[in-house]
Amino acid sequence: MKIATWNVNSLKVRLPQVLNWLATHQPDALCLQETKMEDAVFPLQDIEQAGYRAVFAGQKTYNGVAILSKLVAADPVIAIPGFDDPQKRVLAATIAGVRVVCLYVPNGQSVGSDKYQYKLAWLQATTAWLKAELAAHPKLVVVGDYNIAPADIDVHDPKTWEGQVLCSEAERAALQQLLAIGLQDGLRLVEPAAQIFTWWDYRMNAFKRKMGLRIDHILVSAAMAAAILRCSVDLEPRRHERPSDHAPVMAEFAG
DNA sequence: ATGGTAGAAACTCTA
Repeated sequence: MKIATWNVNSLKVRLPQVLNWLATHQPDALCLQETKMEDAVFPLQDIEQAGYRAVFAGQKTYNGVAILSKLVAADPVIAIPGFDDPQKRVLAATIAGVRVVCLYVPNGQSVGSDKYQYKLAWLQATTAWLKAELAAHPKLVVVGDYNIAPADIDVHDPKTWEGQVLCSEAERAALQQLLAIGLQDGLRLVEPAAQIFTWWDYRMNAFKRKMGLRIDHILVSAAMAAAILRCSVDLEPRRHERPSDHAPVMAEFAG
C-alpha cells in the first residue's frame, strides 16, 4: 500500500500536475493540503476519470484538505472534535483498513504572534484527537504539511533558522508530544541520517540553491512502522514549471 | 534593512 502527501498550494493551478503524479506513481491514497477551494468547485470529475475517489474539506482562498484514494474512504472526519476552528485543516478516513489522517498544520507566521499561539493550541488539540484515533485504529498513518522541521538536520541553514517559526523549540516539542502518543517519523525509519527537504521558498531561487526544510511528514503507528518498506520525497514536481513550493512525500507498506 | 515569489482575490493577506 502506497500513501502519499503533497501540499499543492492551489489545487486549481496544480490539478494537471496532480493527475500526472497519480498516473505515474499510482498511490493508494494521496493526501492534499492547501487546495484553496470550496467543496462546490472541487474537481471531482477529473479525479474520478483518473480512477480515484475523493473526500475533501475546503474553503475559499486559504487552507483546504483532500484525500484521493483508489478504494472507498470510509468514516470521514473533517474537523478536530471539540476544537472550534473555522479553518479547514484536517481530514481523516479509513482506506483498506488503514486510518489515514491528512493534516495542514498552521504556519504560525512568526514566533510569539497570534498565529503562532493558534498553531500550538491547534497541535495540542490535534494530539488529543489522534490519541483517540490511534486507540480506535492501530493501523494509523498521519501525513501532511506539519510546518515543523523536527531537527537541525532537516534545515539547510540551522543557524539562520534557529528559534524561528518552523524550527522553534515549542514547535519541535509539540511535534514530539504528537510522536509520543505512539507514532514514528516514517522517513527517518528508512533514512535515519540523510538531509532531505520537502519545501523550498519560492523566493531567492531557494530550490536551485538547495535552501530547503523538511516540514512535510508521514508519521506511522507501530503496526504501520512494522510494515514500512520505503519512504521518499519526489523532487521532480518541484522542478516542474509553475511548481508547488512543496514536494510530495510517499511511503510504501507491505500488505 | 527589508525584500525577494506565488496564489487568490481584489487594491492585501497568507505563506
